[in-house]
Amino acid sequence: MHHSAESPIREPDYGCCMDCTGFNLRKTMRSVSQLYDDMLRQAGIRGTQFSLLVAIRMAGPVSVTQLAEIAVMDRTTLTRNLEVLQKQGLIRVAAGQDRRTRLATLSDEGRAVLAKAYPLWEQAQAHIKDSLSEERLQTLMEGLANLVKVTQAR
Amino acid sequence: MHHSAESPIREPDYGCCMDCTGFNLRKTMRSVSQLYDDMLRQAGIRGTQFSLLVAIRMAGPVSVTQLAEIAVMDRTTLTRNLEVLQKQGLIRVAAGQDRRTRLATLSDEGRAVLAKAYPLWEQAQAHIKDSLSEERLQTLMEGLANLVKVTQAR
DNA sequence: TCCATATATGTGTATATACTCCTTTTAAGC
DNA sequence: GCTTAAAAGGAGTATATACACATATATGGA
Repeated sequence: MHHSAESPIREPDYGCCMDCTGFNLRKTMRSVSQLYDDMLRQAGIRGTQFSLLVAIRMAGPVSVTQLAEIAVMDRTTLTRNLEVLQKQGLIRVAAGQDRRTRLATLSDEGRAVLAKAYPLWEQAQAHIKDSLSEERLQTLMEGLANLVKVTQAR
Repeated sequence: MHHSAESPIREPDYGCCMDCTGFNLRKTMRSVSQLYDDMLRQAGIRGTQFSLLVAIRMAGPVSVTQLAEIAVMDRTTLTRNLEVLQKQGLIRVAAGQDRRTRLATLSDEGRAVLAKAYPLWEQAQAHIKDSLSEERLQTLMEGLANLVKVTQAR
């Protein structure tokens, strides 16, 4: 007998997709980023920009490619992000000895904004630390580092 | 005596900023998202779109606000993301009984693309599962859920 | 020296993200 | 029923992200 139950288009059970590591990471990233952004708004910068300013402050005059490796960030993404910081006068970008490279450093204003932003960042970070236990947060950070490792090495 | 060592502008040690939860989440998210995006490219969609298609498939006809809550996503972000899916013909959006609402459902093509994408997603997910231990991944997911909780409840 | 290749970076384009402000529609008092 | 507040959603603008492609400079071998 020929009826519709034959060769049904059996779709998978998509329920397990809610465990998707990527989905959960994006979700969490959005939620957590907003906490930092809210705190840092008072300093006129966002979390992304804060992290970049810190990285530039610590890595001294640093090339785009080097900075991209530090931040595990696509190089072209970084180019656009640096444009914004430069337009805001927070960093300076100049050609290096190797004239292919462009080296980023903080401007005086960048240093000042970073100094103003730091205690605000501390508050956001403390909120996280106080809400989770120190140990759990540590475990979490290690887990994230592992994820980066296994997704970079491919 | 008046010398420059008096009232120095003592900048903080920014080293601890490398432990920033937001920074590490963004970093990890970028790296992991690229794994899923690479796998899903064969189906013509990205990880973000896959997750949305799954959510719409499961939540049936669902309003923008409802979907935004499910995905822990800003409502206006979701509007833009749905526009893309609609333009690609993967979903349909129609007004509900309450004419303020707009309800999203998968189109036939959306269902087909999702079915094609599912095994690709499974591969990416399996890569993560096999690289970390099942237990570690579970702990990590719980940690992420906790982070969402403490950053949403403010 | 000159050329092939590798390296460093930028551009065009598209998606993802979210804040602020605005419009439409419903629901709640009265 | 009318008015007003609440709810749902979109638009303008700006930043964040990354892939494919193009450009400029350096380097190494013939």
